[in-house]
Amino acid sequence: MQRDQHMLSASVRLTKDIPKDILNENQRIAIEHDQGPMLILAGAGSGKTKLLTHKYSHLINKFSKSDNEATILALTFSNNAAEDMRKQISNLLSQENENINLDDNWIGTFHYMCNRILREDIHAIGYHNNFIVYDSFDQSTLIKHILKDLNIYEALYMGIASKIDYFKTSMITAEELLQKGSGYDFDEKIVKVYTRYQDELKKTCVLDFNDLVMLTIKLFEEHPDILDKYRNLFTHILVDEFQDINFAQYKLLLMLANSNNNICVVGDDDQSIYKFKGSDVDNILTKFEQDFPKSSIVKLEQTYRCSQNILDASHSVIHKNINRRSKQLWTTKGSGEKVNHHWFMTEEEEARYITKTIKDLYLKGDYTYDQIAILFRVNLVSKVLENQLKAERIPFNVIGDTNVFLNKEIKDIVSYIRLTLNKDDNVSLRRIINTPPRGIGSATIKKIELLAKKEGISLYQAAKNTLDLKGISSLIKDKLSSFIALVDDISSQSYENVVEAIKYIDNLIGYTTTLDDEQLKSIFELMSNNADTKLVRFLDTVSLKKETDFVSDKGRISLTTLHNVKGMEFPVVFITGLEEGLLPHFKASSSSSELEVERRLFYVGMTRASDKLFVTGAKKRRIYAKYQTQEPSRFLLDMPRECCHWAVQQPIVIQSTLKHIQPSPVLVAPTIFPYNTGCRVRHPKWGVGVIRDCYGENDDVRVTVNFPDVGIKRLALKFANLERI
DNA sequence: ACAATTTTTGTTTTT
DNA sequence: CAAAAATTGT
Repeated sequence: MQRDQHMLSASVRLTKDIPKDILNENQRIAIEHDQGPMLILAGAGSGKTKLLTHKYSHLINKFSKSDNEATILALTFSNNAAEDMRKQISNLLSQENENINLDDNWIGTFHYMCNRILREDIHAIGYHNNFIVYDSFDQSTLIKHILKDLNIYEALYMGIASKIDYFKTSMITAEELLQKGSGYDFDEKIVKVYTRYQDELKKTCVLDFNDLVMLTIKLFEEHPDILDKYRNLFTHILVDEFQDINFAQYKLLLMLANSNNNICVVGDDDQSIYKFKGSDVDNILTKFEQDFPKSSIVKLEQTYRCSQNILDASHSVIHKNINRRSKQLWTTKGSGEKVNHHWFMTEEEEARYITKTIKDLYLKGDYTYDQIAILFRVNLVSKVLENQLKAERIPFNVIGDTNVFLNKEIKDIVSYIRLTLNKDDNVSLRRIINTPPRGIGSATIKKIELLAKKEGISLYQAAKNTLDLKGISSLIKDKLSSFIALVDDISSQSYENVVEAIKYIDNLIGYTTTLDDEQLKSIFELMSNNADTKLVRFLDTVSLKKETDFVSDKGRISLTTLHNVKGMEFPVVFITGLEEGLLPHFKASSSSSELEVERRLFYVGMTRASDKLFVTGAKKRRIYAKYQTQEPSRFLLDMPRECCHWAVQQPIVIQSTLKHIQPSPVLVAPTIFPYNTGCRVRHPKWGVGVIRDCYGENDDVRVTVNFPDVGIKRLALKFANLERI
């Protein structure tokens, strides 16, 4: 974001006409086009952000003089991107108009838009407008409970959750699954969980992320008048990162595009990297043109970022993908430096080399720390790097560490606040029913759950009814009834803002007295950030916005994943862990389309660099508990020698296993070692298990498998009849 | 009911 | 290896 600052300052000088001098021909065409559908294919570094913000303000300026002003729906991939866009647009606009406040302009993610629409009108399809939105953590909690209840091996929850997500983003309901039977690799258990999950959400008036989109579609389908309201409201639709839109989101777009079809989508198929969460590249490859046959297409192929060598290297990498639109990026920047490749014996050596190189660059005065980034496929790789950087006192920032869920204490408080609006929110109730401890233990909770299930009611209702049951000690009843009184009390109040609510609740439960200083601090921070926030607004923010710290990265190098680095730019970029199994990741190598995503990830990483690009890997790497021997990534083969500098201690000989993969131009999944630690298998007799260890060669490969029902078994692969699942 | 201890287990990316 | 779940002891 910081990197965009130079763009921003360039645009500040602009006056009302489109600044032709700082825009190229295609950018100008794309901006001035304001009637009918348009597809903009924007290559890496082609000035996409500039284009979008200028287009937005151009539309506003142009139509502000006519009698019907433009209302633009601008959809972004992340909240940060939306925030950025807001800022830049308001900068552009504020030269003409004073005090522009874009807070109410429809700039945000799909989820933001859907939530806003549903808060207004969801009652039309039988939900209360005070619905709660579950984030993925809450979702997991709920699914785990359902699994426990249905007696399904609980550790499967991750896979099941992603299956359910997949169905939902594909608009396949549980009922449809049941009817169609074995259509989509049918699994009875999953359908059962899906059905229960959906029932549970509905019953407790809760939506998950995908519901936000699905129910908006449902709302529009069942109430065309409401759809019309929005179709008429939005005179123009702009969609950023179009390559990472899923089926349901695309369907929603199709509905919203009004009769003028003033819909403009921007994206780059080569940067579609979110297949795992349902993104569908076909939207940008083919579907959009099919659905909007009249659409104009503009390609932005001039890149202002990468030097020629980096461009060439990245191009020949991405060129290997079959499923893509051809494009020829070009630059007027010189050939620049060659891409550096290094291969090390251990991950420590790799980290040491990177650290040393960074220090050199810094000491020479060529670059400041914030112009440098280290990228990796998986977070676990960053540990070694962090240690090394710490040792050398190089300041760094880890961007978007995935496991930074909200801290416990905040989650607890949020649960209380949710209950004030919706007593039936089971996940929240379960969370705080004994926090702080009030003597309601697992035995009691079990009884309540049993009753809730039997009568098909929420836990809150069940707890209430438990009071009338026989065979429950009066001591327990006292505790329960005071808990119910508590919930009733806090939910009967009407709070002006979040702080008031937290104060009132804490006064009753004395929660903060159980916290340590660190925790107290985070609560206070929460309160000071939300002094004037209304409850519903607050809860939406908590679930829809990730708490990415706005710590300024001034003077620090950035460590982040290839996914997270999308949209950023650095003069110096290191991409680490270029090893088979890591990039491409072994969990994402089972189909050619998955391999194409991995390749795109590498491409995205490469094209973040403007001056210097280093790609590194190491032979020995500790992955979780033990050391693994790594082989160089197949993607390295695709970087042409002439634009790279191969500083390799050991020649990169491509081992026999890789030869099998290379020959055909179509990517084939490696079949040599399909069994890795961590992968899931099915045994004819013992059912599903997880591979713990894998050793031996060729005909004599042995695996250690843990079957939950049977225990640990050692098997010879040749005879075991294992099926990978 | 709850704290302390031992066992198990997962390990990609995120709105 | 670390976090979560299960088991044990009080």
